[in-house]
Amino acid sequence: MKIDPKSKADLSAQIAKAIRDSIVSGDMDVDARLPSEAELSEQFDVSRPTVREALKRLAAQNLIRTQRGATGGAFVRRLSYEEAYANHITTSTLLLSMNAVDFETACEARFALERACAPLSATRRSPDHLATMRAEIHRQAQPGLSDESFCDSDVAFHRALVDGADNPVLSYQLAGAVEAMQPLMNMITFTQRNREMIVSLHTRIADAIEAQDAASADAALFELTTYTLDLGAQAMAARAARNA
Amino acid sequence: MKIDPKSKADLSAQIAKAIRDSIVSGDMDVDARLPSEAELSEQFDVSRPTVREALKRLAAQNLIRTQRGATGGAFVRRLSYEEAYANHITTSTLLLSMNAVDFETACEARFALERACAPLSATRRSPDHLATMRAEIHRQAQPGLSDESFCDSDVAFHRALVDGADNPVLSYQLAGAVEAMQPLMNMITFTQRNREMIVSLHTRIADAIEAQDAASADAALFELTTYTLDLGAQAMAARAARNA
DNA sequence: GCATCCAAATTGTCAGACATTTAAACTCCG
DNA sequence: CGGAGTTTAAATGTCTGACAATTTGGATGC
Repeated sequence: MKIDPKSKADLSAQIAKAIRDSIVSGDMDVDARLPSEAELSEQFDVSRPTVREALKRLAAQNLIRTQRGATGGAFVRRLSYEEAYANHITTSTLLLSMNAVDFETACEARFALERACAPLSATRRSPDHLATMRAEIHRQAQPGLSDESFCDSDVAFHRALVDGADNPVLSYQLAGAVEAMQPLMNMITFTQRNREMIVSLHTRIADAIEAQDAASADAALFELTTYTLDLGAQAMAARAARNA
Repeated sequence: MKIDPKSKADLSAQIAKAIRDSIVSGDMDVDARLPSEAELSEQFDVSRPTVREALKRLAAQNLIRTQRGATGGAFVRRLSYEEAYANHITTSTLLLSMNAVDFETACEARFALERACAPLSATRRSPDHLATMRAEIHRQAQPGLSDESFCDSDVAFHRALVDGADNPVLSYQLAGAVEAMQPLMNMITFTQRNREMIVSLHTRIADAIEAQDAASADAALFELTTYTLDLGAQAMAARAARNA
């Protein structure tokens, strides 16, 4: 584990990279302890603050955790699905907002992926997932619900659908697509008629999933895709008219 | 932008969170300059090293970039797709390796997502994507190719298929699933007959995409899924036998 | 007007110190 | 002998102050 003395990059970045490589490559097992900051600063021949900056970089990527005290130190961290989810969602959301992805593209991606999950979900959905879907549908039908809460519930519904496939890898990859769409969806004002339409489509999806009828689920999801794209287009048009 | 003096967490983590929130929430535009380290250390009433640790955390997440010199400082960074890709792939790979995801689960997720892209790819694929797919097929047919190179080429082929959908959001989400599978695939030894079978399926997929025939592409992908799962099961069985 | 030099601002790095936390080793008493 | 409390040592967390390196922009001189 060495760094290039000729490199012009920050020492802390180089050191972070060296350690990261040895973690990612599998040289260090989960829960293995890194050398102490003092030892690392000797190894790399830099000061302790520099080592600390490197370690903080790794901590920011959830690669290590630190522990104070006598038997403390920095330990290789097992990346949990929960943390990875959260990061993935944040990154996806930022990516969409900073790169001005249009509603259509995001929507297409999201529903394409979701339709990939639906057949699996139809086969494997647990009573829990079904119950969540029904509960969210019920919530969406409540009068007086704010647009934002409606979107929250929408995400929760689709999340249950995805999780129903009972494949953590799928859930992880989907989380980004489903949740990152929310800020875009939040820009839409949902009229009563919109909501009724969406609730009815959600109900059809839930029914199909309950009946383990993949084809019907897919058909309903397709309709929902089209409808959502329509709503988005309308919202964009209204916004454009306002700004004109 | 304030921190909670009662919190027990590291100051640098709290400060990083405060700044991150103000970036993610959109309070700070891309390329906006953060206060200098000296100013931040005054604002938060901490020392400069502590502020620096916070900034390094943000740099590790690609949220800021720093620049030395008179007009230097830390600037909000536009998260590029390329960087996000790279991070997503690293994270996905780690997630799979650290959590001992079985081949079946990863394989199922990957192909489910890929089949979601195929119809779009069939509609939109450019000559470039087709050329890449053909080139990789050709490479895969070369005798004497190492198993690892074969897998590399496999990933490149599927990547071209996904990119053919011409939806950056989809490509981004898929990158994790496709590339993170590679280490698992690398554990498989491909016999000549395996390769011939895979090449023939790849050819069928490429043909279908070229002919813009989504149904055939889907059918071929489905066969490839089944076949890959088979190979994986055989590899696992062989491994188990060796260890017994 | 142009090239050169210098000053100022800012990040990068270092050294050393002290504070805080934690677990293990030790001590002392019952 | 054992348990409870105490001490000690190791480690991270934080601070102070300093200097180095880099970059910009203005001052200077021609």
